[in-house]
Formats: sequence, structure tokens, C-alpha cells
Amino acid sequence: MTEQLDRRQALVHAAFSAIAEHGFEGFRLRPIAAAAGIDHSTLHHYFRTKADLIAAVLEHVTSQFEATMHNDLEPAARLRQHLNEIATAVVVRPELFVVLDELDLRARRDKSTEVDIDHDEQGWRDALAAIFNEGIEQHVWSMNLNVAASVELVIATVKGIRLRPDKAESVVNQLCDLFSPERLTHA
Amino acid sequence: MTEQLDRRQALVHAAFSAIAEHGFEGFRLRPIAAAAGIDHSTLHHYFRTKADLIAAVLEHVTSQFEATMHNDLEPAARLRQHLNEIATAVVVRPELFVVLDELDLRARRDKSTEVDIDHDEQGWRDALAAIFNEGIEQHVWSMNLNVAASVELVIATVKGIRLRPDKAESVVNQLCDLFSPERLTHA
Amino acid sequence: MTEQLDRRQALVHAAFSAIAEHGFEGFRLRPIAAAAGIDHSTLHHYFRTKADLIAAVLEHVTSQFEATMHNDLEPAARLRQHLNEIATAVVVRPELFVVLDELDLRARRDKSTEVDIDHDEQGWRDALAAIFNEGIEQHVWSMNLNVAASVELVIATVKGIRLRPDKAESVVNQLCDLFSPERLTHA
Amino acid sequence: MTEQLDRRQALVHAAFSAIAEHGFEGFRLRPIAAAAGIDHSTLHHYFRTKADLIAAVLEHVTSQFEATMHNDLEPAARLRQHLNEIATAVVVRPELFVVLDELDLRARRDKSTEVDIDHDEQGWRDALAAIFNEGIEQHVWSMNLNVAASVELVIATVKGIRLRPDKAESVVNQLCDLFSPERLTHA
DNA sequence: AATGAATGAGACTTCATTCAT
DNA sequence: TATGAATGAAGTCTCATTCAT
Repeated sequence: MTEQLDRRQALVHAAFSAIAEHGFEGFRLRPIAAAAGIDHSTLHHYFRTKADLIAAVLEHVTSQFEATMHNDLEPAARLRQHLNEIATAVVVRPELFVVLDELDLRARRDKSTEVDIDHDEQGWRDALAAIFNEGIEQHVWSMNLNVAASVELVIATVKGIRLRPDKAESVVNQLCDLFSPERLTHA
Repeated sequence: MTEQLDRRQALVHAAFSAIAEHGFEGFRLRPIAAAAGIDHSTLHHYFRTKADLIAAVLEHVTSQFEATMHNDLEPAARLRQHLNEIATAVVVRPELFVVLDELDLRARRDKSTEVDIDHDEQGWRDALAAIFNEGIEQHVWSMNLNVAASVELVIATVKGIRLRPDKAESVVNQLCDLFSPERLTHA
Repeated sequence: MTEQLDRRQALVHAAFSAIAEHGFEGFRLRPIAAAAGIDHSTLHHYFRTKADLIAAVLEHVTSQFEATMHNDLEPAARLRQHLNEIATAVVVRPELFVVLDELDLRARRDKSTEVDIDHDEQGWRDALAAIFNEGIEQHVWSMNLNVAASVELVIATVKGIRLRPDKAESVVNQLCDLFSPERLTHA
Repeated sequence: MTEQLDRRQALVHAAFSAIAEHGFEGFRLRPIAAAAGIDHSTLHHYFRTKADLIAAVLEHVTSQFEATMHNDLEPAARLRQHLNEIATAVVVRPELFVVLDELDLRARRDKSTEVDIDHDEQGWRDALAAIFNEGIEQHVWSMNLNVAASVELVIATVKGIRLRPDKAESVVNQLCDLFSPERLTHA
């Protein structure tokens, strides 16, 4: 019973690693089955098609990003904390972000991938907007701060460093500095 | 005489479009040849291998980004101008950025792609650094501004909006605002 | 169950016939698969590569030459009997020898073919040496007979008639006559 | 003018070497042209088809075997001398015999190759028969000697050692010994 | 649930040859 | 004579998927 789940998990993990290493361009089912120790036709009992397996990988990836916002912190600190956690993750688990990038690119051609990613991103978007709105309320940031644009800027920046673990920390720090209250509120 | 060049060009263009539309995952040579109106074996007369054709596409793409910095402008305006041009390009020619993203991802597995991209990026990096350094000299920005980190932030942000033409303008504007002198220098 | 073996067998036979008819120069996989009544990609299910199929053909051929020495006969008669059997085989199943010749030639470029053939030949060589040695012991042949050279002479002669079924009988008879006791022992 | 002949020669030599090294299985025109320093389509000005080039190679090979019988020697010595020269040639120029073997095998499928080889072999056959006949006349060998069979035995033996330079000398010596007068005439 | 056999589409690449220049 | 472009047939091999066991 859990055997079945374990097999599925093993397949998803193997697929995840394969995508991280070779991208979708080189993503083949046979090696995945082999890595899970089963015959390649048995794989189809767990995932009817290749697309199904990819969907499961996407779900696996997004599930790793359950928002871990620290609502007890003040807005600016919360933003900094959040970005630092991401920067750390990029360094510690680079494959996660590589696969996410592959999926992002793939979403352009695959509607269902796009939907899943969009849904996931919306949660993130909302959480970021909450930070900025709260910060404006608390006069941490000026009323003139464009919340929507700021949210997108943060998101774009994070996406832009997904492939550059070595630059992650300095980039998020620089972004936080630019958003730091002492500068913006005095404007 | 130029017939020959035209054929090559036609193949590169067809390949470019195919990658833009289907990514490398679905990149096949036969349709490329067909799009250029030649037999698929004739394609190998121009590009011995698939990799050779991809290299030509990469060159084609990077050649579109010959630095168009406006050195007559003051630093902050130059940065804004530069980013606005990129934002416009993302809207006007989104495929260019999609393909660039595909290549960026591919560079992780293909050494020669990586080298070419790195070389191209270095030019961009240098130009951005020049802007910030000049700005600091002219007291547009504080001496405390971390130039390297700022450069990487700009690059990351641009990479992060490559797939989102709809957000490009507001994101680069927001970034420019954060870098705008009146805020930073008074800090 | 034996279906599977039959398929393999059928492929090996088809390959054997194709080599006999067209040599390795014209040896193509698609017709082999067609002759066995299967899709050409299914062939790869049984033999991963062309070389694997060729190895199977080689094995098939050598297995047809299981030594059939008649140890109950006296040495000279044994030699004659052995050579006559070969001469008959050359006439009755010429393709077997043609393919063997192709493989011999191929062994020059293919190490693994060479190893297999050498192994097979060694058995033959030993059996022939046994005949001559025994004959010398029994004073059928003079002590001065060069066993090693005689063995190689027999082998060379047999190889030399593989392509000439029409000459096989007279050649082996002539060789036997030269080795006939009444001539050699009186020397 | 001789330029043209030189080119042809160069192509034939290159083809000869290629066949010696890779056999007909791996015989391709492009490398031949390259080895002769010309474009692969230019090759077709000298040899309209691949078969034409092969025919030229065959001619080149057979021309190397102009009978060099030493008619001043007595029959037995002439045979020995002839076989020794062949044994030496097998050691000194093994490629010549390798290519000859390839051609022999090919003759089974290519009528024109067969004709050329047969014609060449007939000359050799006649020369050998002359030796044996003369020997019988001079009472070197018994009247009972089967001339035709002896000729074929010699030919078969030589063909059988073409691929074994290391065994050539001992084999021809052994054959000569068996044909040596002191043994046969006393029978 | 699991497998090995089978399939058919299709991948990239190479070849001998011809044609126009 | 020489060449580069072009062709089309064919090469080996791989893939995702289905089917019978």
C-alpha cells in the first residue's frame, strides 16, 4: 500500500534529478524507471504518460515552497528575512531552482504547467503585496510606493538569480538595501 | 553567391523561430530544413551537426544585443534609458528573450554555449559597472553604493522579466526609481 | 516462450543469409528485420547493436563446426575422413564457408570477432596436432614430420578452398595423398 | 597531362590503402578524395562511379603479380622458389594480399570483378601446371601425380595463408617438402 | 503490479551521385 | 578540371507507448 506511494515518490525524485541535470531536452523515461529499479513499462502503471510524470514533478517542486513568511516581524525585516531565505535556498538546493526555471520556460508551451505555476505564484505575489501594504500603513514606506511594481520587481529579481547561486546573496542584499526604510521614507 | 548566405540565414532564422516556439525540448532539424525550403540532408551541408546550428542561433541572438549605451547622457539617465530600451525590446521582440532564456538554461549542460554567453554577458556587465562608477564619481550615487552587487541586481532583474513582457515596463521603472539619485544621495 | 527464441533464431538466420549473399559490405539491418517479419526497431530489442547481431551470427557459424573427429580411426584415415567431411560440407553448405571467410576478413578490424574466431580455431588446431602426433608415435609418419607446420598447412588449404566448392574434393584428396604413409615413411 | 595520371594514381593508391585498412565494409569515397587532396565531387571526374574506382584498384593489385617464374631452374626448385617469393611477399607487403582477399570475396557478388580475377588466376594456374608437367616429363615426379589437383592445392594453400604472414614461411616449406622428389618418386 | 515484446514514428547523420558554375 | 550545392535514399538507433502474459 505505501509501497505504491514509495514507488511513485521514487519515480518523482528520479525524474526531478534527471531534469535538474539534463533539462527537458534530455529527459527520457527509461533512465527514470531504471533509477527507481523498475522496468520502463511498469512506469506507465504509475504515470500514464510522460506529461503526467512531469506534472507530478511540478507539484513536488512547488510543494517545497510553502510560504514561510514570518508574520511576527515588521514589514521591512520580513522582506529581508524572506529574501535571505530564498538566497540561502538557492545556494543549498540549486536543483530546485534549476527545475523551476525549466518548468517556467516549459509553461510557455504547456497550458497545464502554466496554470499550476501561476496558481503557485499568485500565493507568493499576495504575500509580498501584504508586506508592502502593511509597510505603507505603518509608514515604513511612502504612500507613493508602487506596490504592484515592487512585488513584480522582487519576483523578477528572484527569478533572475535562480541560475546564479554565487550571486544570490549579494543581489538580494542590494535589493533590500534599496528598499530600506531610512532611504525611502526620507524621499 | 549571396544565395549561399541567404540559405544559411534562412536556416538560422527558422531554427531561431522553432526554438522560440517549442524550446529545445521539441527542437528538430527536419522542420527547420522544411521551413527553409530545402531537403533535410542539405541542412547538413551548411551545419555539420545540430550543435553547429544551435551555435549559429546563439551568435545570431547575441549579435542583436550590441551595446547601445548612450554615453552622452548622465549616469542615472543612461541607466534608465538602457533599461527602458530593454523593456521595450522584451515587448517588441519577446522571442529574442525567450530564446536567450532557453540558451541560458542550456548553457548549464553545454560548455561551449556557456562560454559564448559568458563572453557576451561580460560586455554588458562592464557597461553597467561603468554607469555606476561614473555616477559615484559624479556624486550621483553615494560612495557606499555596492557597484558589483548593483550590476548583478540589474542583470538578475532583466533576466527575471524576460518571460514577462507584460510586467517589463513597470519592473524596470520601479528599479530605476529605487536607484533614483534624489533618494539615494540624501540617505 | 520459445517464441522469443524463435525470433532471435530467425534474425540470426536472416542475418547469416544476408552476409552470405551480400557480404558485410552490403549488410543492412532493415532487410534483416523484414526477412524475420518484424519491424526494424524491434530488431534492436533482441540485438542492441549491429555488432551484437554479428557476434550472434559468428557464434551460430562456429557452433556448426563442433569437432567431429573419428577417434576410432587410425591417424591417416582420421585425417582423410576429416578433410573429406570438410570438402563435402563446402559443397553442401557453401554459405557457411563464405560467411566464415567474411568473418575471417572482418576479424582484422574487429577485435572481438578476432578473439572468438581464434578461440574456435585453437580447438581445431589442437585436434589436428593430435592426429599428427599420434601418427608419429605409431610410426605412421616419420619423426621428422614438422607437426606445427603440417597443421598450419592443413588449415591454410582448407581456408583456401572455402570459396571454391568445385575444387574442394580434388584438393583435399591431393593433400591427403601427399600425407599418405606409404610415401612418407619410406623416405 | 601526367598531372592527370598522377591524380588517378594517387586516388587508386589511397583507395587501395583504405580497403587494406577498413575493408569494403568501411570503404567510403570522401576520405579517398581527401587523401588525394581533391574535392569529393572531383573524384567523379576520374572515376565515374565507385565501382570504377574499385576496378582500378583490382587492376593495380593484379599488376603487382606479374609472373616471375624462374624458367632456368629445374621444376622442383622452381616451385620452391616461387612459393618462397610469395611467402616473402606476404610478409613484406601484407596489404596486397589482404586486398586480394577482399576482392576474392567480392568477386562472388560482382561479376566484373570475378572476370578480372579469373583471368589473372588463369595465368598463374597455367604457370603452375607447366612446372608440374615438366617435372613429370623429367621424371622428377611420378606419372601418377594429379597435375590439376596439385595446381589447385598450391593455389588453395597460398590463398589460405594470405591473412597469416606469420605462418607463411613454414606452410610453404611444408608444402614443398611434401612435393619434394626424393619422397614422391620412390613411391 | 509487473514485465518483456512489439510497434511505429522519427531522431541525427552519411553516402554516392548529379548539376550548375 | 574543379568545386560547392543539392538531393534522396538509406543508415543505425532511440523513444514513448501499448499489449499479452
